[in-house]
Amino acid sequence: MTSPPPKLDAGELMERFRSYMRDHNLPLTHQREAIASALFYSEEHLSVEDIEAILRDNHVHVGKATVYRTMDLLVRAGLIDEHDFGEGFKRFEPRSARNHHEHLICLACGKVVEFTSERIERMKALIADEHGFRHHHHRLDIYGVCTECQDRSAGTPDRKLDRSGRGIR
Amino acid sequence: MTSPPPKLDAGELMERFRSYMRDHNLPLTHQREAIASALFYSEEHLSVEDIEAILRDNHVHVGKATVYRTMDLLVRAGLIDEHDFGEGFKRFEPRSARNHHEHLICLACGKVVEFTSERIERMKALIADEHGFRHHHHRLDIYGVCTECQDRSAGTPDRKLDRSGRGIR
DNA sequence: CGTGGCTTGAAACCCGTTCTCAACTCCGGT
DNA sequence: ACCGGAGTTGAGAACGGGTTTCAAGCCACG
Repeated sequence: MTSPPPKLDAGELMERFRSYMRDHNLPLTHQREAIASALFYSEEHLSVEDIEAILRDNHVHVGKATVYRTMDLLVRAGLIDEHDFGEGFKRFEPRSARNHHEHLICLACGKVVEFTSERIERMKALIADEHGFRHHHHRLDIYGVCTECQDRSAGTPDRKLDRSGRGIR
Repeated sequence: MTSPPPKLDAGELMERFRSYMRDHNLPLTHQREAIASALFYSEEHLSVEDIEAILRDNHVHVGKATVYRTMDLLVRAGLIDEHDFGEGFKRFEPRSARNHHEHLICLACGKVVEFTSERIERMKALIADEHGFRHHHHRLDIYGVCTECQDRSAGTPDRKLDRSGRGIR
């Protein structure tokens, strides 16, 4: 880690967020701006708890009801995506200009690697078609153990995988 | 519905269940047998509530704590699979002799269609490999609208999709 | 700057799931 | 058959993420 993180197109997302609010006659409150920027300027898959922590660190107090309500708003606005990695709660990530992507999730350390596959995109449509479904969206999550964790556990062989995948980031 | 449902290999699963209990020195209680058979003889993706209902209909009373504990047991025994379709609760299905399969989920009526794809099986391994992951398991769920529901809503166009997918069966 | 409608926050609530603990059951040994 | 003790059960309490409630507050348009 030598250079500051690239930050995707957070600024553009903020702009789109403000436009959306304006276009829908929704008040642009401080809370909403704080939550949106916390999300847009992060490259992680954030849980609501993570967001509350970021806001707390920035000395901004926002009630959790507001955080949840704003998540809802941002999802509807198409600015963030909601993910469920089976941890018992949701995670959110900014929807960048990038295409839809899938997730590779490390069961040991929780690292999430994103990838895309043109072939999968084509296949999902094909399969939906085959069964008469009008395709809406899909989710492909591959769970496994990343290189680092394989190496690390070489000494302590056969470390039991966390069944629930807790600790995912 | 003219013929009785095919019932997969429920009998065999029951046998495997009993062996597992024996081999692990775990008492084979009436409750556990009732829960296991409720699951094994069903072809649906059952929620805990569904299971409680089946048991109730059969005039077998089992506390919900026991149902949850037995689900855990059966998952660990590798006899059932756990699924999360994003409804806010888990569903379970017997792990038959069949291969791993994916799900097509109707957002309107909740119908779940299973399918397999050799190509996807190959691809998931390839992709995990590419990223240095040791593949453990994966999940591919495609959400859309089935033929029947497309037809049904032809009169009431653009009916909003249920965001949460509630009502999945 | 006033006013009306939308938003906010604290706390109550909801609901799926897990925990607690006293009573009970299974089952191998006798 | 019976005993004993480990393991299981069930009712209810507890837990935790998420949603609702409602009085108070803020935003933005005029």
